Amino acid sequence: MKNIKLEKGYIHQLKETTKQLNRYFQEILRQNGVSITSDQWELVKCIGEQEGINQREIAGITFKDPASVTRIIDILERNGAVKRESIAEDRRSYALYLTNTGKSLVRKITPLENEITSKGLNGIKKHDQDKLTEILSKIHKNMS
Amino acid sequence: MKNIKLEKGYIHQLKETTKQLNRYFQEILRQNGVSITSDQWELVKCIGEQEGINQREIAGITFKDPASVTRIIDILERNGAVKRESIAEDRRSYALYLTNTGKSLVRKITPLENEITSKGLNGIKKHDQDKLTEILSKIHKNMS
DNA sequence: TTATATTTGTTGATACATCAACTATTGACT
DNA sequence: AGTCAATAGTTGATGTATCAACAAATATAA
Repeated sequence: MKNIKLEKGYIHQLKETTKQLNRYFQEILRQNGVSITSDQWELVKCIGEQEGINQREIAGITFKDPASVTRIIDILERNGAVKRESIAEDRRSYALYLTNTGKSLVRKITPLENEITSKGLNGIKKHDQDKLTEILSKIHKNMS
Repeated sequence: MKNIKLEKGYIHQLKETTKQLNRYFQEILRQNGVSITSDQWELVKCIGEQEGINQREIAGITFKDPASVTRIIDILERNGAVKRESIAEDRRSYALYLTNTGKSLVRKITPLENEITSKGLNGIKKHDQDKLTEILSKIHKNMS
């Protein structure tokens, strides 16, 4: 009668919940005819909030490997959502911008994401939501 | 002065913490000269706890796609940690067992994993730990 | 200025996640 | 028995994670 999932430990549960969130996100996007992955969306959102940002900064914010950022930006650029622009001050890096396609993605996906985010918190009191972020932040710090 | 991470929302934070846990796990294994990924370890542990289990059951327990299980078992078998054994009752599936190599992996990694698990919970009260599993479980259910 | 170190980004190799298509086997139904 | 559906596992295609090696540009220091 016990919940097996709880006994497998919080690490497994964290992974499982994260996977479930990703799967749900993809499912909702598919239902709405949007074809983009959750990782690509992270970057689009990031660039939308801070136009001209470079890849190193994105890697920091999204907690992704620079190599992953390179390849995700490649795809987004190929699909016409993002563009790299050379910068005079530092010819090693690019300034990243959303195209109109990218901006319309933001308009389409943002409300869906908000729905998903609040659906996930359904039945969880504000106090517990704060507790969650607090605990996760401690775990993260413990692993640094 | 505010914590930017918290403002990015719990979903991003969940992903980030999960990634950090995986990175830390890999780091510890590397320091101890063990060469196995955290996903491979999940399966080894799973088989160790339930010898003769099949891939479908592992997929359920680990929340992995059957295709992923196939490939991870392929690697584990190639590396001599696991063996597939044909079964008479159902010729579609295999019974999975740990080899001696696999069992020694369990002996080596289990204490490391316990250390990591408790290190992650450092400074988090028992009550909050329970809160964490409770909240994660709610989020998971909300996405089903 | 020149030599050296650091930074930004890319590429290759390997592993995992997801989805779709597929095989082989078993189960269910008439 | 014979048909059809469901199940267990595999494979291919594409995307992401991680690590190492690398090029190009910039920063630092002698």
